[in-house]
Amino acid sequence: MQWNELDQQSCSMARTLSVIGDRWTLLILRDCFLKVRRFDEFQARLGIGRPILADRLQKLVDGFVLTKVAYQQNPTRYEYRLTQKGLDLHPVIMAIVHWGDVHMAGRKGRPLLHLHTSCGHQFDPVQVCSVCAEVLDPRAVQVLSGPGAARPDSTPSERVKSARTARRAKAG
Amino acid sequence: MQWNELDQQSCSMARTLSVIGDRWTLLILRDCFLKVRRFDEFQARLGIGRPILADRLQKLVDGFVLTKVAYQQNPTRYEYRLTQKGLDLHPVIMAIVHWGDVHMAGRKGRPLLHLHTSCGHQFDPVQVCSVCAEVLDPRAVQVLSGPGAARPDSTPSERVKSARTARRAKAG
DNA sequence: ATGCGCAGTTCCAATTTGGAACCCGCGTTG
DNA sequence: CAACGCGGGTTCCAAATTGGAACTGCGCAT
Repeated sequence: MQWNELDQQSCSMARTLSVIGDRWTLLILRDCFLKVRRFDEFQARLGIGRPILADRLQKLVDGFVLTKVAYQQNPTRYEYRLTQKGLDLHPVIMAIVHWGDVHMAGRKGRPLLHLHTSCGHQFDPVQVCSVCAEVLDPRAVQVLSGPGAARPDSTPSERVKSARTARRAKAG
Repeated sequence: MQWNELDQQSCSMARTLSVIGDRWTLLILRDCFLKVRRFDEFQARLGIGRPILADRLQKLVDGFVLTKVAYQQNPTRYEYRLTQKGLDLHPVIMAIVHWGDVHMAGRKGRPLLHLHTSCGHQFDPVQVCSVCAEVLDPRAVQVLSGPGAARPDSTPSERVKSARTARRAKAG
């Protein structure tokens, strides 16, 4: 499977990763949530190569995660802002950061804290069930195939298996 | 910034990405949550190259996200299972899948549905504040620097800026 | 007219990936 | 007992991606 085939797959994770599943993209998005908006600022904060940064920003714009908004004329310059689709990635970012806080923090503790301005407290993100509001336990979640599930022909696994079989047949 | 410098950074996101921020790693983990445990099964389902799969599994084991458990002797064969640290990635996976369900589903709807066995309903994951249990709105979250924040010397941005300055000085 | 800030693009070298083939231990089959 | 197949990798090379430095282009300030 090539990287660009990912969005063809009938898996929401694979499709999401075709947009955000890149080395740099999530770091760019983290900075977007921290109000970073301009090319050079991203470049300086991340230490990313300029060509790759240009490419990733373009892909995020193409994917409607960011939009370019003119912030001055003569010459016209743009800044990058999260769309609603981009803002909806907030839980993803928070979940990743929280895991890092719990499992990867150094001796000195976590580098950033989150303050919930609605309640005024420092908090952690918690994932709950949209129906019963209970905290989600992985063991209490069953996965069922939905209406958009794979067409029965040619899943990746079948393609690989038949390739193997073909090789063996050829070899023997 | 090289990929292997990521875990040095004082940012929980960067540190997390040093473990899971790879093209394939999240897809491997998705399959782990779907009870896939063996090399060939990962390989067949994902269509990933065998060398890369071997490398990623090894890195996940090194990072204590997966463990190898012997499931037979003669020859001894191992399967890969999530550790507690790995199980803790469940919210990350769910958040990503949910975003894909909302923003990337095809005409036919979402490929997978989630059933909460505790309450018996099909559900979506929702992120709430650990203190007040309100649904989190990105605009209601403030970020503060914590005890593990960057030492004042040599942030990535400063390194890049001084590199730029140095180049200019050299050029001029 | 010269330099500067910003937002990129071009170019080449160094890494990383993809894919096929090969290897190894062991149990089974002929 | 030789060949075969399975599970789980490793080796090797070609192709794609990345990193890094330098260059471009625009208009304003000097």
